[in-house]
Amino acid sequence: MAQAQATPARATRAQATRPRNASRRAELVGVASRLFRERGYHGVGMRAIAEAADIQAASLYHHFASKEELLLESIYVVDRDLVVDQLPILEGEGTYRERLERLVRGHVGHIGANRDAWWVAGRELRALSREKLDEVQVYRRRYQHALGDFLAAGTEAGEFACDDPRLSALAVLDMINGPNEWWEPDGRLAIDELAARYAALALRLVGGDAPPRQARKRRSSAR
Amino acid sequence: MAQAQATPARATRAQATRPRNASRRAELVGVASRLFRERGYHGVGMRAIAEAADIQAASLYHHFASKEELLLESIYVVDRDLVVDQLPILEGEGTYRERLERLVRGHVGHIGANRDAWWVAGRELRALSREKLDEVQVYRRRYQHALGDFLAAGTEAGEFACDDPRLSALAVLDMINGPNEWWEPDGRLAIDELAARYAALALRLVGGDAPPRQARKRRSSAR
DNA sequence: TCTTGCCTAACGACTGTTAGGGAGGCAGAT
DNA sequence: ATCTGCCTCCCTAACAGTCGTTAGGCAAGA
Repeated sequence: MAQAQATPARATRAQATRPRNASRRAELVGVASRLFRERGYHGVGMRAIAEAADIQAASLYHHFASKEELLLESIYVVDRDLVVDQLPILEGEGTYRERLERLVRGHVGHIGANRDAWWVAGRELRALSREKLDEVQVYRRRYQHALGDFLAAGTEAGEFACDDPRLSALAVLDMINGPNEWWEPDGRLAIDELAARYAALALRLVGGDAPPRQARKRRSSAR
Repeated sequence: MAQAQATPARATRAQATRPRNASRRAELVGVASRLFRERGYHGVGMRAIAEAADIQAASLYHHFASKEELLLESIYVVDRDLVVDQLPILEGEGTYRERLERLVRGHVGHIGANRDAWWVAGRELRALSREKLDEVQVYRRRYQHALGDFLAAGTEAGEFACDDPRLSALAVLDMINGPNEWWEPDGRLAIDELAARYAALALRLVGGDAPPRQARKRRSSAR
């Protein structure tokens, strides 16, 4: 691929990095996400993105400093925004079971609502520079650790039964990330339906599906 | 990307397609898998693959008709060989629980043993032509359907408790494919350990984790 | 003599990116 | 009310390099 030599045009770059027309930017990110999804980051050129946006390739550099920035913006839609939306659920109101169910529903719903970005975030991370990669992975790890802590606390409280909460967190995330690989809007299940069912399955996975069986550990709460 | 115009050199292509030196071929596929994993299919050029194999780019065409064939061979290691190895387990000896456990262990173990190929198969399918893509997806669907049928039969037999065996098959596969995204050889868990734990979690997921709780449906077999 | 496995050289197309300019709109000065 | 200067958003043209692939040849072994 071509070079990105350190130019004296620092001013130009700084301006392009600072959002100019925000809605136009979001529009272009959406177009790029779709193409990255269809053909992969390296499989799509700036000229192809530009053509899909009915613009010239060079004009993209008015909004974004580089192709990588276009990718990063796509990925933020998933990794940054998901954590911001979801973490409050774990610290919010309700029983551990209720909160886990809300988390899973929100997670699967987010996949359904941001399909292109999820696809891209799932397989194009390696195209990011180390610096940006680290930034994105901090969000991921925060989400993962928060879920691990939550499952540990829920087990402590007798609502779940996880031998190894950290591993259970990975297993739950592996499962609920799965629909990103196969779910399609015109498939057998609507996304809300799928989210509800996966929530129930996630409860099973962490030993929190109490109703049909009795609790594994002594608990004080009724029912 | 460059063209693949219909050439009159059909003979050359046919010869390259028929395996020549099988072990050399496998070696080159291994090198290609590794690079595809690290940088993505479109992120790696034939010259880079050649250099890693200590060869000239043009020489690769002595063994493979095209770059796509190199990718296809990488993917076969997963999608074709996995199905061939694993399907007999489902039709083999043992209780449903035992067979599911063997399947999960084999699946996770296969990921650990073929990391590069799994990574590539997980995210570079779109680079295949429709024709080859369909071929690969037939294997995937066969695996998925076989697991769905198996879970339905196991539920019928009272060993599992799946409301929707097809969906449970997807959930189990989503979970056990997960380690492909994050497992590393020098991590906290050895692959065999992880395989054993994920097998136990998969049993939970399908309602087949009898020992700590009593069976949900009437069964005759002891314990 | 034929095959295998590699080589050098070249093709045309495409890569990310930059330089530089032009049209239109808006703010402030005259 | 008009002019001036700046900012936004887009353009054309070009750069140096890389892409997948093919043609043609050469040395070693059967």
